[in-house]
Amino acid sequence: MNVKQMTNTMLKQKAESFGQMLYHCAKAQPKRKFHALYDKIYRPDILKTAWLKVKANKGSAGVDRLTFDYIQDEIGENNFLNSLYLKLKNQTYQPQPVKRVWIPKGNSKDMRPLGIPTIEDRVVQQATKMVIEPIFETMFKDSSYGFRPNRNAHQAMKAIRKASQKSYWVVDIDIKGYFDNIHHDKLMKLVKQRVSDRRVLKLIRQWLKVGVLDEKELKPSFLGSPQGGVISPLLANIYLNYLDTIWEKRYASLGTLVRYADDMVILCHTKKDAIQSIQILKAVFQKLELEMNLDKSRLVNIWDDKGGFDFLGFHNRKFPKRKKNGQVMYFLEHIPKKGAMKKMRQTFKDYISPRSKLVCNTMDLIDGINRKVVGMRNYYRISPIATRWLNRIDWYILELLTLHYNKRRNNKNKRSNLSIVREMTKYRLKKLSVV
DNA sequence: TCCAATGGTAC
RNA sequence: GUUGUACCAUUGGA
Repeated sequence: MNVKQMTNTMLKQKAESFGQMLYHCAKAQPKRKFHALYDKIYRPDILKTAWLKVKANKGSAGVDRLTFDYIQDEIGENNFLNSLYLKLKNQTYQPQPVKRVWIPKGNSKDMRPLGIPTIEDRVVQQATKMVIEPIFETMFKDSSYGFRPNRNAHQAMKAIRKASQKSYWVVDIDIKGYFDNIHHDKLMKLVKQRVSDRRVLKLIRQWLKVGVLDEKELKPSFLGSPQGGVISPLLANIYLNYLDTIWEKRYASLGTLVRYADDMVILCHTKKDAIQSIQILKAVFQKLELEMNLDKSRLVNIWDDKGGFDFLGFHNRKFPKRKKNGQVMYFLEHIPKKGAMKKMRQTFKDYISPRSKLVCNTMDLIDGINRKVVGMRNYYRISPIATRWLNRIDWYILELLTLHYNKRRNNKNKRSNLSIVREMTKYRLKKLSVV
């Protein structure tokens, strides 16, 4: 380990322990508003750690066209950070507009608008996040699982499983364009619950208001937080924490709320509770000026294996299970949802089918597939039942490989699926359905 | 135990 | 052309 790595590690630890200190302070004093946070943002340890974190993502440049390579080779990492340090200290830092990029959404033809801040802005946002996130973490509720440290989708699934044991009705709610419809003033009001430092509040307000540069035209932003902004996920959680708080305090008896960013379900015992839950949600959304996506929101009966609902990439449905005494019980199981199955198939098709792969080494090809297999298996292999569905993907991969082989060697003897199976075990092709 | 790079998922 | 947060996993390094 060299000196540079060591100092970076020490800075990281220092920044980390600062965050923990803030967390404990905020937890011990739940009503406290923090007024001296701005100066922490440009602390050398925080700023440098923020830079390293942003750099690790290897993202592209913002509107100023400054890339990581340019900053490191032409400007110099230290010069860049020093000038940013001075700008923050003298309060002359000004965020620049975000760059508009459209990317395809999931599997449909819809496009999703990204707002890419400049690298400099991303660093300052990261530093700010490191300072304010610990404070808000103390307020966030158990029902919230998305974008939060030490929490993941599998924990949300576990919560659903647990709640499903005494639930028969599930309300599945989707919010229309959540990030893009966050109300600035209402969000700032929620931030002010714990942060009273005006300079920090000003920074956040500026990031919300900078505007979007779309094809050389600057459009102001009155609504929403840029998808691509480093603190946007945190702000999104602060905004919907309003819902979590109200639910926990007043409506927890109606059902169990499980939220992952803007995707949420409520598991209720009776249909009456479920319907009432929808009414409550509607009222809360109205206060937050958010709109329910009626096409994607549903009320589902999960009393047996007939009804199910999609959540976090899984289709959730009760499956029958025969107990020792012959009695049949129903348990909630998670299987990859239709869209997820399609996406997995597409991923392997895109990887194996291109003509460029026809000349590539078999070991490398299999190695590339294996990496993807391990990653996917790792998310979707959640239960024995889920493996039945993953098995289909394994066969699809073999099908693609058979096609690939028969195309590659333009010889007469076309190979069968089974001979490929034998060959692939030789190359240690991994399977989604087997550990 | 910790670090970095790279693969996957959710949103 | 692809941003962001979080998590998980694998490999490698001490």
